[in-house]
Amino acid sequence: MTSQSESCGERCHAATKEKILDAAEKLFAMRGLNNVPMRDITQEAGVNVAAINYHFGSKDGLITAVFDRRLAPLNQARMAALDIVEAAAGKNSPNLEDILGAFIRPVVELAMNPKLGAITFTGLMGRCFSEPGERLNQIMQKHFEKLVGRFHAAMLRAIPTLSREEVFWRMHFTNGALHNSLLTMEKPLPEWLSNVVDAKDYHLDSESQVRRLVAFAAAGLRAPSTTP
Amino acid sequence: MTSQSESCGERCHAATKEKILDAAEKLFAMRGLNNVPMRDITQEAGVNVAAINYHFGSKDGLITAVFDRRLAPLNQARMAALDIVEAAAGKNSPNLEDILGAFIRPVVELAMNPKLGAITFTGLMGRCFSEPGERLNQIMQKHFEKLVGRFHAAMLRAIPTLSREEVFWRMHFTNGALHNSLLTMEKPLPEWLSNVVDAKDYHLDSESQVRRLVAFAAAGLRAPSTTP
DNA sequence: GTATGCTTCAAACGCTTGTTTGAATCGGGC
DNA sequence: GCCCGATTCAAACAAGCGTTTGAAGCATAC
Repeated sequence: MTSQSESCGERCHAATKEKILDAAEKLFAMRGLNNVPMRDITQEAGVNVAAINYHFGSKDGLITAVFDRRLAPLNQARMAALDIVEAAAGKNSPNLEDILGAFIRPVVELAMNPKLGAITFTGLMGRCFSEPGERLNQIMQKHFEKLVGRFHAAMLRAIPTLSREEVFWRMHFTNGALHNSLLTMEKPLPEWLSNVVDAKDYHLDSESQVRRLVAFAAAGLRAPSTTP
Repeated sequence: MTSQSESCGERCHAATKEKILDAAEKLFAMRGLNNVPMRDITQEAGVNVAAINYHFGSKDGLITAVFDRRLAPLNQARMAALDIVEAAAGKNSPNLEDILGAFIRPVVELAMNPKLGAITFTGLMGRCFSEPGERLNQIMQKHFEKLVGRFHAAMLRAIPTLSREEVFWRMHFTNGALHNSLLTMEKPLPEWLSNVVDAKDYHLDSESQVRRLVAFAAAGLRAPSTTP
């Protein structure tokens, strides 16, 4: 009861709040959610430790705010992209590649756009599927329920030979491929991979990455059913 | 200098050490590496807190031991499986599906075998690709360098139309799909997915899971090159 | 029995964590 | 000028962390 996050009307300072969000996003992405003390965040942001509890209530509140700030517009963009390809297809089903592009491109572009989430968001996004905890579960529910419902339906219509659960699993695999690449984008090439891939091929521009992911996922989704 | 892990020759008690390893593996898998206090581990194992530092030197030593115990035989089994399919193919390249089976089946079977790592290992395995930190990097280097080298070469030979880095990325995507499924195996179906998939289809037997993964990955790997 | 070396234990250590406190500071409205 | 709510700050708080300690247990060898 000591503080409310919406205490200042609309054009609040927002400087401190945003500085904290930026610093937290960066550190969470680099070191995971649970390896970042609040004192590191406030030091990176150049503010006092108590500012987090004042503006966000708790560290949990900050974590939620960090994810909300990115996931809400991101998944809105993905569904808007799906709207467009579905409208363009009229009453037919859109191309599978177009559906996958709507699913994948906004993520990769956000992840690689230094103006927006910057490269720091990649780790965050990947982490929200790998870190445990009830808090992240609620965040995921809020942001992903509608999204997976819509894309599952679209993919089911695009590949009518597959069953519901087969489409689900292949969408799940696609998501795994996507977020595994995001997790590695932020990091330098590990030495133990240098025999297999050159450094110049390890960090791609976003459009190449989208092309690779869409081609891989589309082929995987179109594979013959394994439950005949 | 107060303790050495190899202090007892060969047929040591091993009871305490193994109880700690089992408890740690279970808790690490459920809650991540950094959310598990040593006191929870020792309580689950029914031993004293100091036993961890006595037998493993530190919590870091315990983490390393937990991963080593599973990853060494696992990746040995994957390479042995690759040996078999390569020997069977003679001087030809093996089927891509057989290569992928050697890559995937031992993981899924270990993950789902309650006699071995039990279901608890799934989370661990997935987590070692998602949690940050230099320690896990070294563990990965030790256990995965040879493995990815061999499988990359085998896949490259099986799909000679693809470039080295294209094979690398598609192997990376495959790995993401595999470990994303592992991460979700341990957990119950989240409520926000219940509109998309039935609970009975969310937890499969290991052979069905392997079939799905191999079919998806093989099709994805055989997709036409995106860098012509 | 006694001595020896490995193992276990309860207790405490020093440190870091998230959070709270109460005073200081700021900025506009009268 | 003065006041008032919002914001910032240094300092302290209690709880939890990984680790260390020194004594107690417990086999085996003599």
